[in-house]
Amino acid sequence: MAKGWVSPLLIPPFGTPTAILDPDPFRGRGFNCTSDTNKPMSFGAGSPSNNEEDRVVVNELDFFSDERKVTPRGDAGARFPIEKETSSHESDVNTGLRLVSDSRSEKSSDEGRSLSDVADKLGRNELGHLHAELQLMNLENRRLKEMLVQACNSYNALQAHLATLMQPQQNNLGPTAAQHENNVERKLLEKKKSEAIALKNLLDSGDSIAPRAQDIAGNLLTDKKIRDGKRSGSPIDFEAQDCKPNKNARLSNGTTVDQPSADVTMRKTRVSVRAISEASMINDGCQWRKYGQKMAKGNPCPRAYYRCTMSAGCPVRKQVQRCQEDRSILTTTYEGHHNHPLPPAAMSMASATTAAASMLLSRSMSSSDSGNFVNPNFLGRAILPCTSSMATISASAPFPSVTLDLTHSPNLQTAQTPHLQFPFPGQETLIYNNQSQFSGLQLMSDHHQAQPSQPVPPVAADTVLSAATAAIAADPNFTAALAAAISSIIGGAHPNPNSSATSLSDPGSETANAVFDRYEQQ
DNA sequence: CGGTTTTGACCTGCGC
DNA sequence: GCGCAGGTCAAAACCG
Repeated sequence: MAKGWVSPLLIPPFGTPTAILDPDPFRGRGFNCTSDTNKPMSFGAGSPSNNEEDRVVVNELDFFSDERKVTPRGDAGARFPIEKETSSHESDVNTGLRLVSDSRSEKSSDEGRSLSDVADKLGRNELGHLHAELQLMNLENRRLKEMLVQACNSYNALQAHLATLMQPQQNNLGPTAAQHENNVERKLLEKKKSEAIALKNLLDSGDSIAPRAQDIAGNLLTDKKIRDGKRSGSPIDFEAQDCKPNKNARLSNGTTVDQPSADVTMRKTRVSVRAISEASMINDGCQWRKYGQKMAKGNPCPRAYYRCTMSAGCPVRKQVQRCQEDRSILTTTYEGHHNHPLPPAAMSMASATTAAASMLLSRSMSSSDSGNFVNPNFLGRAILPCTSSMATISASAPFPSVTLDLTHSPNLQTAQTPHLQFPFPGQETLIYNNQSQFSGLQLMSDHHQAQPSQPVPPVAADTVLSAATAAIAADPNFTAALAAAISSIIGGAHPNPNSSATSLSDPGSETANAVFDRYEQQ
């Protein structure tokens, strides 16, 4: 019995690195930096002044630049590495400082000259520090990103290797074969664990921009914890025959085999897509075979069970059920990841659900780790870029789920400016305005504008769904950004001590804003 | 004839 | 232990 539902794609065990490690995390907003001492440093980017408050901040920067472990300032020559540099921006800042000090010089020209010199120096120092910090952090982010990509690749390679090892042996699994399989999996888990530990150690070695990556490394370790622990009092077993997610399924020799952690944890997650459709099933690009139908309690509409038939032994399944309140709404829930290449059409849906599932898992695991899980019935909602879409994240028992809701009456007239909304306290509307990624929706938009009185026919609604899903997923940057944004919002509900230094009241919104700000600029 | 759908039986987990 | 509900199996029916 499949007890968890995952997005239908080969899913790395952690979120997309590009979403988490931002090459330029401070663009477009205030510069927040946290030292190991948890003491904040806040700057209005590029707007230094010489008032008393800012002077204090500048002094803090000087102070912490020596204390922080983040920024290696080993050589003496790098103490103020950019002090000698000149740029138009710097000149402007210095000019501004001089203007202010000039006004003061009305009282005393000597004093004014002195103030001007001090402000001039402070401005240069500050800019130099900021620039140096940014460069170093960018380098560091790049390094961490590469490490994560490497870990992802390593994981995928191992997973593929395990799959190939399992496949030919599944039909004739004797005791020896089962032992071999156990050994392979054990090695896989050990390697993954050592990777995670290495990564975590490296990150622990002293970085202030590392908490995100530490989260990921922590997730890898949590992965192992979950795997080692008992779920519902019994190990997670897989039927060797076709990798069926049957709990307590046994190998032919009666032994049980632990599923690799990624599968176990991902199976804990469901990714649902709600869409308006008259068809019995939305076209997600995959081939499915119905293997069961059941009347669910409280819903007169039967629930259909489908299995992916694009590859023998593909463990991906999905449930399709109509909404009781509105029969035109079709809810499709995905589980598992494909063990075969997907056609482009299927990649769209798969990518979207993958991002959602990865995001959810990444956050839920790190949250549960800290024992500080957010509201178990409601983690967050986000309106997806197709304007009418909403992602509902729920951690309610027995497993967390992500619902991509594409059913809200599409206001296609506004589809040309799709945006994201985060209905949280202190929420901010985030504009996603990459029109090239929404060509399908815009076609529908044009159609709708041309015939505003005509409702979108059911078939067109499916097209909208496909276009929306494709638009969401076609751009890996956006799915990554979505994952990071929602993840950051969820993270905002249980503040990390290290992030308490942020200068914004809502760290989640701030980070999400930055993520999408950045995405917009790409 | 091979693949898919239908449908009743079966299995499992969970709550009482 | 029992009943319920969700999920899966597998034989029969169906279809192209």
